[in-house]
Amino acid sequence: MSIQGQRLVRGADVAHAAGVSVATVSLVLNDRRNVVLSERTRDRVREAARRLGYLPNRVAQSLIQGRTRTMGVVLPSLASSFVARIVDGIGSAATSAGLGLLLAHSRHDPESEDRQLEILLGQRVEGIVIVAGEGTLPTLGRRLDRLQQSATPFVVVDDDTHGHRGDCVVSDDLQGMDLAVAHLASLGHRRIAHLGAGTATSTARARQDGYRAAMTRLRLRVDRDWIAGDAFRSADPAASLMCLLRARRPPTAVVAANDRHLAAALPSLLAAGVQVPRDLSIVGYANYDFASYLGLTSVEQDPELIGAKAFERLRSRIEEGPSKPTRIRMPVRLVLRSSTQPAFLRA
Amino acid sequence: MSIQGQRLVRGADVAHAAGVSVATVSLVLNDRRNVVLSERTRDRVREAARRLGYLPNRVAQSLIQGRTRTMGVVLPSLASSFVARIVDGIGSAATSAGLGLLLAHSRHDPESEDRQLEILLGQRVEGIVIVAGEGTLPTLGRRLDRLQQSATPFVVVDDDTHGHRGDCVVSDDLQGMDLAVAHLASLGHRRIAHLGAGTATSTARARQDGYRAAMTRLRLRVDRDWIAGDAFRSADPAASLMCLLRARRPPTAVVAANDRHLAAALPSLLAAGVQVPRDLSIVGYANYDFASYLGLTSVEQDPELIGAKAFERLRSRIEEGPSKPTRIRMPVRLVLRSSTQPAFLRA
DNA sequence: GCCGTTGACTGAAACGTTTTAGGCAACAGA
DNA sequence: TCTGTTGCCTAAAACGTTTCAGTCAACGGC
Repeated sequence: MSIQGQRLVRGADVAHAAGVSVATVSLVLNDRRNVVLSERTRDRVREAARRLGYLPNRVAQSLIQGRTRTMGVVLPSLASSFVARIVDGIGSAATSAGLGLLLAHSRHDPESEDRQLEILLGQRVEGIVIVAGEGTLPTLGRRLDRLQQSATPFVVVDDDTHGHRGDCVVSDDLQGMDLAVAHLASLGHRRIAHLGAGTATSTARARQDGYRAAMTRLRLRVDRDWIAGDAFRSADPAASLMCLLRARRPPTAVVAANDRHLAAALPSLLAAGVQVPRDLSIVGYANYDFASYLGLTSVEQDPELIGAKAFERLRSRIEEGPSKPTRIRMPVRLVLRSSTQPAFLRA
Repeated sequence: MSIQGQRLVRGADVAHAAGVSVATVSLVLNDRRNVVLSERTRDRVREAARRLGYLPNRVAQSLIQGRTRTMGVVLPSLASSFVARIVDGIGSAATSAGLGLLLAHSRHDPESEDRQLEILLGQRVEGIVIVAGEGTLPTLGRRLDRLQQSATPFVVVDDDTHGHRGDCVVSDDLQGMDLAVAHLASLGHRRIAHLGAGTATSTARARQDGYRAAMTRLRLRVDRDWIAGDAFRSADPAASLMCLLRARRPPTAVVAANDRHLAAALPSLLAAGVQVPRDLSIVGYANYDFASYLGLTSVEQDPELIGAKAFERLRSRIEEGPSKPTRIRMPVRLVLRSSTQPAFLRA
């Protein structure tokens, strides 16, 4: 194998230099202690290897050993900091484990994601983490089919639609929504509405379910028109939010399924003369970077931990072989800021 | 090669099913048109391959062809959105080119980065993009030595300290600073100071140089105490900024080397009763997500494009072999927001 | 001097491809 | 019938490792 035409040092070169066979070189460098080798030979080989700058070819190793020590990650894009931080967690875990990480970028395109997946499978990665993306979600099923057909262990992150078919790691949206609603309720709010993020993703649906469950648990009534933006891919969060405020019994607080939606809706809120939190308490979700600058109370996930957990799950799945799929829900926490205040302080 | 103990389909299996030799399978599937094969045989092979779900083993392909069709990326962490977006650009380009991307995560640790680099080299990646990180910068040189010794093409991103030894892609900090200073000057500001980001990174130094150059070009005097935070890794941007305001001739505007530093310093500015932009116009650098929420005028880079460019450079370096290193500076643009106003409007 | 044992190393197969020289029919022309 | 020629396909080597059965010398015991 060569790079730039220049032939790289092979085991045979080291063997020649040390006056031994290639087998011996391999034995020495992999420190196989069960086979007897004299200290003198070991030293000679190590010295020759060092002198020649010998680095064993992992491609050949993979081929003969039947394992690549590499994991694959499929993702739509790294533009979202949530995804990037998940991959950060995966990468960090991979580094600790001494495993390689092969990235497959679908750019939100299902066809492209299929192709990238084939590359990963061709490369014989030992396991695959799929980070769900809205654009590629509808066809996720066929890729899982492909993975199961090829018997490659996988874990899906940030979507549990296919949780019955394989492992997945998601953040605990029910808990998150419960924290958010309970916080508002503890401030005396009773009329709490939900600004959803559509029903296209399992997270968006889970958050909506979580909102309902929390309201029920706290014995708070949910008006029919208190759930906004539940259309497929709610186009305009601002319009949805303004719609909420024109409800028959207008809410005094809103929990959103996503910081971004909320942030996008803020300007029109202010334009309509609605002051936060005086007239309306709001709670976001995801705790994006900008939430702290907006003073937005938000449910915080831990993407790095989600990634690390997914990696860990994948490793034990590889070790232990097929078994019942597990659905892992990672805990979240509520970060209090200035966008919420007691209901009795309202104007 | 097997995954989960289950033997995968090999070319030999397809050959057997189609009643031909392995050679023929390879010839058909790679569509070698220079060798004559009957249409009937081609169809039989393709059909058998499809039926058995045959996916050629890229590991074996790499070994025999002497090329892996894979690039490596070395980075400190994906927690920074700037780095994540650069990697996004690289990944997107790799996807287009049909190349694999192997990620090496150093977690800001030089030793770890060395180890990861060895993994990439062992894997025989065809080229490596190194995304510079402050923690691993001091020892970057020895890694470049290693790369040159192994004759692996590389490109360094976001640092040009070693620009004489190899290709690098950075954003044009001189231009960025010139834009920022010129904008303030056009608003009538004459006393413009610089909040630096230390001198540890070549970007921080370049921005400081850019500030000086711009001031000189516009024939504006720079007071000795107008450059703050130029100590190694300026610990406290807030203190540095307040220090600037206590200068003998206090500036009416500040250009920062980094949005983050500026954002971190804002609270103490407000606490001191300094209003932006009434008392002080400020310009940031990097245009982070939060800049728009702060209404911060900022110099915007294009990390995705930087990544794409680095990838492209690497590819042509691989094609064309060794030649003079090139230092690529990517253009930036100024995003105007509400943190700057004409000097004559000052209180 | 013969036999068994131990210690030190090696030969060769194997992994799954690609590549190229060449084999072998079939057929045409002499 | 012999001799090319053409069309189609294959055998075998090669890539750079790892692994294990096996070789070979030295040595000790009798």
